[in-house]
Amino acid sequence: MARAATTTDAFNAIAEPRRRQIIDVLARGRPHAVGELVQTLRIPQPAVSKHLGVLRKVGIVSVAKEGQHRLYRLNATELKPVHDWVKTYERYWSHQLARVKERAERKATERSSKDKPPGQKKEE
Amino acid sequence: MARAATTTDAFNAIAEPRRRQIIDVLARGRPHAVGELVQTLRIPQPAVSKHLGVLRKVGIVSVAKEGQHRLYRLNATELKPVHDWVKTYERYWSHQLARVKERAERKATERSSKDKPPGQKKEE
DNA sequence: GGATTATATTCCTATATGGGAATATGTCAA
DNA sequence: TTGACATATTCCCATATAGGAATATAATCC
Repeated sequence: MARAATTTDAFNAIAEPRRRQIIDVLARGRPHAVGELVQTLRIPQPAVSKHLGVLRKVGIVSVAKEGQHRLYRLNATELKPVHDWVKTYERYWSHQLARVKERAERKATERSSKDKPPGQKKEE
Repeated sequence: MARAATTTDAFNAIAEPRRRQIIDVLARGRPHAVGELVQTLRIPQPAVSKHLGVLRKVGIVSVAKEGQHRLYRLNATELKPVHDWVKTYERYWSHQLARVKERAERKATERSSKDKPPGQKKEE
């Protein structure tokens, strides 16, 4: 298999920096037309349309026709799975204490992998 | 250009479900040898090694030699940028109020795009 | 030495990407 | 109708992927 499609899920969709930029712009304020995004982000129009297509397929944005414009609207809820997953690791950097513990553990690991005599198995 | 390399940053690295699995396993407990990950996740050994290679290149894991084993260790701090970015959108689903506001805004958008012209279509 | 175990690397392939350029579609207005 | 504008789509291409299979490297033990 090749790499999973960008439209597979939110994780793949937000891997692209420009798509995150688009999301960021849509987050502050009302829905935006494609042209507004083009102007704001200075990205060629076809590129913006394509990126919006990806985001729409994943459900991160939705469209509404307004005359000859298309208003793209953020549906941030689709980002929740990403947040849920990464939030688990918040403790690794949020507390000073955690960071100290981190370093201590690493030191211990490096030390043990240096000291240990040959032939050694870990749990499970 | 083609798609950005998986080793570009944390965003790209964690797009792969199996790499997230590896991270999850490394998170609960001490460093793991490759063989342990193979057994736990039931992923072929070469695949695990390759995924670990990506994670190491991005800095999400680090290695320590222990005899003929390599102990991989999580360095979760590298996930902070992801958390920082997605945390911005937490408000969209964490508070009931926010969700209500969301819906109201969407309705308004759809309405406005419905009122103006006769032409009307639903999202694809 | 040879055998065994643990891990990494190489070779292969199908597949999709993002960008650019050009073009198509769609919508308005006169 | 025509023309101007907004957006989407198509075509092309260089690039890298993830997986599988096979092999290479490395450490350990006999």
